[in-house]
Amino acid sequence: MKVELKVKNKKSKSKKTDQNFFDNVYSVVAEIPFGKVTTYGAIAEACGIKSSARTVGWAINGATADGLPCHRVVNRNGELTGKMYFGDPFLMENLLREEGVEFDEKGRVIMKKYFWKPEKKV
DNA sequence: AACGTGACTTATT
DNA sequence: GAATAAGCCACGT
Repeated sequence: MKVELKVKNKKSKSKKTDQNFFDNVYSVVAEIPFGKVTTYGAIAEACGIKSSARTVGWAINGATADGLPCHRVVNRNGELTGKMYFGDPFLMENLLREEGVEFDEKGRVIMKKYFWKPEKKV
């Protein structure tokens, strides 16, 4: 059995872009619990596009001003790769610290302790 | 339509 | 563990 499942959901005449994709990302990010973090890959997987963590980051970038807790999204190493997109390079780290998230000596989030895996939406 | 870019990830050296 | 390469999807030019 093969899973070429590439469902594009053409139901809605999304002529410009797959709004569906953005919607999924937003939903997942919005559900990250207080004091927890997740990764781009995990979000991508929850949205059904496991192989496109990059696109997730790009999608979130457009949502920084959308009230999303995007500071809780880090890369697989727990590094705050997108901190420079918050305006202040320290804002992301500060927000996480205020939520109780701890960092190691290298400035990375202690993933084994604060990683939260989103539930699959697809 | 083609090419380059990117808040990523995995495998290889 | 650092540096490279390749794969990945969507967007802008």
